[in-house]
Order: sequence, then C-alpha cells, then structure tokens
Amino acid sequence: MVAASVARVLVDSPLPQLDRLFDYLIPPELAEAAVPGVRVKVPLRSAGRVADGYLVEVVEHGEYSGVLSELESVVSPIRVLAPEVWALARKAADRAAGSASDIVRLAVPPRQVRVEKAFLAAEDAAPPPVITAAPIESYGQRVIESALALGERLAVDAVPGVREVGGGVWVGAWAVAMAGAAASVLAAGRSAILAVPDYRDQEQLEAALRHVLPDESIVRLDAKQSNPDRYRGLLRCLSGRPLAIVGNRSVVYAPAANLGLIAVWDDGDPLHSEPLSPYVHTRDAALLRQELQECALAFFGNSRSTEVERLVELGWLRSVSPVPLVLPKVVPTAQQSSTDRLAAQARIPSAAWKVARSALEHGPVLVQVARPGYAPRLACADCGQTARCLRCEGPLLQKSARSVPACAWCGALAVNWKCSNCEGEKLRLVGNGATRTAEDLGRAFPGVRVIIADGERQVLAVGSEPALVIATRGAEPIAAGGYRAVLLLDGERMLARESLRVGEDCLRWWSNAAALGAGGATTVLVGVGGALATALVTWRQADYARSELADRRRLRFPPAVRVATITGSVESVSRAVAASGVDPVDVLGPVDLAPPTVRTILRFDYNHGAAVAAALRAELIRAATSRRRSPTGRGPTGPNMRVRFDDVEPFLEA
DNA sequence: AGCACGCCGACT
DNA sequence: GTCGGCGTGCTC
Repeated sequence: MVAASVARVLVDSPLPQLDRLFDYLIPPELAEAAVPGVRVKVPLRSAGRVADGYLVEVVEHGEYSGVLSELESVVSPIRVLAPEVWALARKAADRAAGSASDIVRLAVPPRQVRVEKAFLAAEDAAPPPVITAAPIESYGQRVIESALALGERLAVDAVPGVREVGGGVWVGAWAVAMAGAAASVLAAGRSAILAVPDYRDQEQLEAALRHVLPDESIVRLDAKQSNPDRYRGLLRCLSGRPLAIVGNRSVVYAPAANLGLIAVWDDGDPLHSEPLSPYVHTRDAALLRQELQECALAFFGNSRSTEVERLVELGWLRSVSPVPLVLPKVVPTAQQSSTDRLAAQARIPSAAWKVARSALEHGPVLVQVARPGYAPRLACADCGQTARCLRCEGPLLQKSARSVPACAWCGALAVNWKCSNCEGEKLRLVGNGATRTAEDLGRAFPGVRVIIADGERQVLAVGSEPALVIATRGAEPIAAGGYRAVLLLDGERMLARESLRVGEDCLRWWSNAAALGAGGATTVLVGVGGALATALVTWRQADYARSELADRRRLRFPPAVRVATITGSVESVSRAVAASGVDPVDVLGPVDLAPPTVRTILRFDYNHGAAVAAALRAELIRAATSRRRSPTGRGPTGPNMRVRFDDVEPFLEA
C-alpha cells in the first residue's frame, strides 16, 4: 500500500475559528485530481455535512494527530487558488486580523461551469504575441524601464496633461505612462497587474493599453463585471501567458503568470480602500505581494498620499519625477466677485472670469465644483437656521431651479414648510450644486454650451469645441486635446470637511483636475491660499505630503502610526483593548455610536502591528466561540465585535 | 454556522 | 430511574 498523502484544505467560511488549514486523507481515486489550488468539497464535523474549500497543499504527513477524514471530491481541475495568491491572502489577513478566506473570496470569483467548460474545450494553440515596447516618455532614457526590470519599488510623479491614443480617444498622460510600464514588463515575458480606483480611470488605462499591446494580452478583472466575465478573466490569467491585468482594487490578487510589476494609480483615492472585511487597502496588498514575489512595484499619481510619502522617506520606495519637470500653470485667486455684472451674479472672481472667457474662444473649459444637484442646503429665510424636514428632521435640498424642495433622507416634499425655530415660512437657497453653478455660468457666458458631469450624469469625454464643463470633483470628463482652462471653484467648501485627510484629498482633487488641462492652459484656484495653494502652484505635492506627514508624526496620527478601530459592546471592546497590549495612552475612546455599540481606536507603531493583530485576532476568535449570541434573540446578545486596521475615517481634525 | 455533547427538572 | 432543556465547544 502506498503511503497516503494528506491534503491541507482552506475551508471557505468567514468564521474566524475555521480560519486555518484542515488535513484530509486523499482517497486513491482522487490522487490524480488532488493538486494544490483546486476547489474541493470536504466533510466537516459530522457525516453528511460538506463544506467547500480550496486544496492549499499536499503533504506526506499532516500536522493533525487525530483521525483524518477523507476528501469528499475535487470540484474542478482548474487550480483557481495559485500558491502565491494563497500566501498573499494569508499574509494580508494576518496583518489585518482577518480571515484568509475573506481575501480568497475577493481573489477567486465564483465558479461558472459553462465558462469553465468552454475554456477547457478551447485549445489555445496560437503562439504568444511578440511584444515590443516603445520607450516611456518624459522620465529620461529608460529610467522607469530599467528600474522595473530590476524589480525596484517606485513612487512615480505622473506627467500632467492628456494624450491621444488613436481613434480620437484621449486619456490622461498617466495612463500612457502606466501602459508603457506594463508593455516593457510584458516585452520581457512577464505579467503586470494594474490597479485603478474607478471605472473611469480603467477606461482610460485600457484605451492606453490597447494602443501599445494586442487585445489578447489585456485582461480586465474588476468588480463591475458579471460573474461569468470575472471568471473568464481569471481563467485567462491562469493560461500561463504574460498579460496586462487591469482592474480595480481586487485585481492585486490576480493569479498573474510570472508577475513582473504591480502598478497602482492614485493610491490616495478612497475607492482603493476595500469596504469588505478585513478591509485591506490596495496599497497594502500591493506592498505585501511585492515582498512575497519580488516583482517591481510602482505607485503613479498626480499627487502624493502621505502613506506613499512615508515609504519614500523610509527609503522603501524611490521617488521618480519627469525630467524636465512638467507643471501646469496654476493661479490662486481670492474669493472676490468680478465687477462684470453677469460674472458677479455667477459669483466668479474677476481673474477666473477673464481666464474662462478667453479660453472659451479656443476650446472647452473645466469648472470643478464640490457638490452635485442644485442647492445642497436650504435655510429659513428669516432666521437662517438650516431647514429640516417636518417629518423626519432630514436636511432639505433642491434638485433644480423649478423643483419643490425635498428631504434628502425621506424624499418628502417640503410643502407648507414652517421653520421650527422662528415659524418663518420662506426658504432660502444656500450653496451651489453643479446644476445651479451651471445655470449661473450659462447666464454669464450666453451662447456657450454647458455640460454637467456628476455622479448622476456621468460623462467620460467631451470634444475639443468650446463648452463649459461643470463637474463635481472626481467626475471630470477628459477633453479632446485638454481643457483650455480649469477653474477650481469650491476649494473653500471642500476644505471645510472635517477629516484628517482634507488637505491631502483637496490637493489630489485639484491636481487631478489641473492635469486635464492642455499644455499652456491656466488653472485658477479660487479662494484658497497657504501651503495647499503653494503646493498646487509649484506642482510639488510631495512637499505638502512631507509637511503633512511631519504634522501627523507630531500628533501620532496615521500614517505616522498604525491604528486599529474596534467596535462592539462595551465589554467586548474593553476586553479586546486589554488583550491588545497597546499602551493605555494610545487608547482613544470608547465613544458611543449607535446605542449598544461603542468604538475605540488603538494606535501603535508599525513594528508592533503584527503583535496587535495577532492579539486582536485571538480575541475575535474567543468572542466568536465562547460568548455566543443567543439565536432566540433573548438574553444579552451584544453587537458583533469588529476590528478594522488603518481606517483613518474616524479621525477628525482636532 | 451547524451539530453533538453534557449536566439539571418533570415525566412513565 | 430517564427524556430532553439548550449552554458550551468543536469542526481535520
């Protein structure tokens, strides 16, 4: 009799107590099929109960000393969980005190039998395409290419501006550089993973990729795809050929063949932050994977996040800038209205109005505003108190010039409204949404076409003809040939948000908008001065990130330190805090959230991260197994304890 | 999550 | 004597 091998299996369950490998005997009839990476079914606890899982490794002797059960079946021959992706999932989960299977769920889309059958039936006999990469412009002679070939880690300052990538399609210059980086890696026979925050960036990057790579070398892998499409994409990754794999945050877990590069665009965009447990940020997953696989790593951005700046200062990332430096012309201007009657009505400073007027003779002008809609807030015309819904106390807003004000929460129309403070019956509009700004600007520039782009009215691209393009931050379309001027109108309002990251975020929004200008276009930053305006004017966002990071070091705020947010019942949170081993001076809270739930923030240095994560993980398992919430609903069934690492949202500016 | 094991009240 | 309550704990 042959020595039986043991299959080590990850059970597909979010339960923290099942987040380890289980050993199973491989029955002789499955010996051929039981290879690492395949989906399997295994018995768990009692006969008849089978769980789905992934075969992680086959070993001679398992670690379990008890009696082993047998593998129930091998679901499919496809090795969907590549060993390096498993290693990454384990490492990322450990760092975030989460379950590896939660990461694996992001990495491996649900199986689609039809897609799989079609894939297995298709014989891919065609020889792999020969790829030649054109040089990446603006960074000096093969500077980026050779760094990537050596597996370096880079923080790349993007070149502002837009480029045509054939067929009249225009994309940000960053996309061309990132596509060039991917092409240079593919030309060397290796794969590249390219992560972007949203689908608008993805469209641009894909267009740039199609310009330099054959279609068969590009794979899309993102959350917007249907399950069959995602699974098809995964199977293409597993074909073994070098590919450019492009997608949003989960693409960092793609099973790339011979991975040569992970590139991340605009890592400061909050869409890179994974909303599902264990909340691993694209940036962190990319950093872990780079260490595991020793591929190259590049963060591209028009601006610089404090996290990337920290890594640059540590020497972990090398900063690369375009030579010679390309910088848009940015003019800061005070918040003072033009003397022109029409412009004054639109509340545009005279400097901005002049810039826009002359630019409109040549092409489109971008106007960036903070908020969508018409009037984001309404107030009592008599006493000035914010108007609230009579039914649910929600804030009122007005969607268009003619519409009746309505509640932002329950949608009730504010008819027969009366002020709760002074009994006043008249409403006054406060603030300008994109729609109201558009109306005002339309009046100030009669005869000019006005295009609105916001979350509801998404516009990806506009032509090169004169037009006023009013866009909320982050929703700016690309203009053919670039905008002739860019007005950043609501800077003050954007800065009023109470968040640790406001400065950083604003600089990113403004830089990304300014980067959409044509060469020689003027960007007007209205009503903002100080270090932020200086950083934008000098186009030295890294300087701002450096001083911001210095402030955070002084205050012991992230990313100078790491943080863990614990939410749950008072008892569970305080137990977890005690178990964490974090110094009491670095325990912030607890503060009350929804009634029974409280939140505490722990902060600690990076070198304590592993210990804190392990301690909190142990506490999570203890809470999940011992103190069980009663299924009948009776008894003290507290809120589930949750742990989230490196979430900066709860941090407000002091 | 499920499901078995285990240690105290009302039944044949 | 034991049938069964669901608190506690484990799953290879």
